[in-house]
Amino acid sequence: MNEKTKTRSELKREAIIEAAKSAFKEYGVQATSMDKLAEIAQVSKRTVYNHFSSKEELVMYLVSDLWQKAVANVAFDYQIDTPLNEQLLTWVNYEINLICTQEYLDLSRVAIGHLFYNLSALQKEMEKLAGQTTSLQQWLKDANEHGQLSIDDIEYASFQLHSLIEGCCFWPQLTGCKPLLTEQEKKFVADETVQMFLARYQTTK
Amino acid sequence: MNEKTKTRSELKREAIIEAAKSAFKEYGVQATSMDKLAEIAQVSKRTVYNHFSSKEELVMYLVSDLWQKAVANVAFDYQIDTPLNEQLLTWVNYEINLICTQEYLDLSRVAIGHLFYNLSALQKEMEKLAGQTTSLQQWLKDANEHGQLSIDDIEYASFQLHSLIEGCCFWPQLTGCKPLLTEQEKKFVADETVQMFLARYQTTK
DNA sequence: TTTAAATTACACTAGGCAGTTTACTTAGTA
DNA sequence: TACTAAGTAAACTGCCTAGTGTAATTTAAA
Repeated sequence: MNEKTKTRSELKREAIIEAAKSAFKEYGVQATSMDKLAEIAQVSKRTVYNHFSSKEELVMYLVSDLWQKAVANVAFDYQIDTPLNEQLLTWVNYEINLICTQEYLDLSRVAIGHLFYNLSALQKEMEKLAGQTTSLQQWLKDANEHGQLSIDDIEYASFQLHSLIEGCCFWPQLTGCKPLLTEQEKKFVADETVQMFLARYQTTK
Repeated sequence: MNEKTKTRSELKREAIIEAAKSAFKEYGVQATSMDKLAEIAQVSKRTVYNHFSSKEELVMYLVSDLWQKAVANVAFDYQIDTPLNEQLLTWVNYEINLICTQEYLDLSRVAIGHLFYNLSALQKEMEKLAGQTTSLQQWLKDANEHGQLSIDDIEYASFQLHSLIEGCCFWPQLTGCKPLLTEQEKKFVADETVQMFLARYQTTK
């Protein structure tokens, strides 16, 4: 049992983190008081403050940590012997499946809701996320150099790809206007996205 | 002088609305107290409450009214004798110029920031906005019927177009990650958007 | 069994905010 | 000029929240 090795302090800390996660998701940061949080975590308020010196520290710990986890980078390398649309579809599917998660959406909502009037902090977090773009950009570059794509502005093209995906799978859900995509809808979006992108940039042999 | 005809009461009301607009934009709804607002408007707090029975009423008045104003619908009709890319570019430019306004962004930030944890209200406001999609959809339909475009799912295609634009001109700016686009950048985005869209859907004669 | 660190309950500080009440003043109008 | 509708200042209610101080209790380990 790994559980047994945890000290009481560690267990309490985890309870606090779990409670914060679920409460922030459900009510938002603003509407979750530290008293309420302590109650949910079954822990005294003083203990919360022993682990996190302020509410802000707790929030930022969660946002940074969880967002980072959610976006663990995957390798995505250009393969000369696999059809282009197949490779791209793989990437798009991966991206959709990441973004179309209740977990990811909830978290983004917490972060954005909280950081909306602290734009510099929001900006910093977003930049961390932007880092993961590179593996796609490298792929585009490689495909470009092999003459399979014809892209002038790789950064912009990768942005377009993200826009096509996020415009369907992220922003509408984030603002609560649409429900999570079904598997069927995901497939549709993935196919259409790849088709549009390649229609624009694939070279005609 | 139109000003002279305004009663004192009307002048006060306008002062309140102006103050609310600017304060909400600058600090957000949450961080603007009614005391502060009254002070900015140079009006007693009681007067604020005489005009708007609650803070919420004031907020919703502004959000509805101003957002509505910002999105006054324009006619956009299919013309058989004008090149397709030119027509589409006109629409895209119009859309970009609407969305890329400080006014529109500020307002959206107020609305979204305020309504983030009141998703059903946010949803309602967003739906009002969605109404204006129709003129684009009608255009797509007409172009489709004239055999100039080949679109199966018109609603989705119009969504893609919006995504391509908003992914560049709205969301990054809303979250404070990027500055407003320059005229040059707007032009670039408009051209690229039209090109990608037509690469996907324009029929090859 | 002793010890030290962590946890707890709970009272408390200090401040913020929405909205109300009251007694008084101003401005336009009949 | 007198009346009335509106505005004003300032104190006040009632509620909520972040964060602290402390004395007593629990826990785990030496």
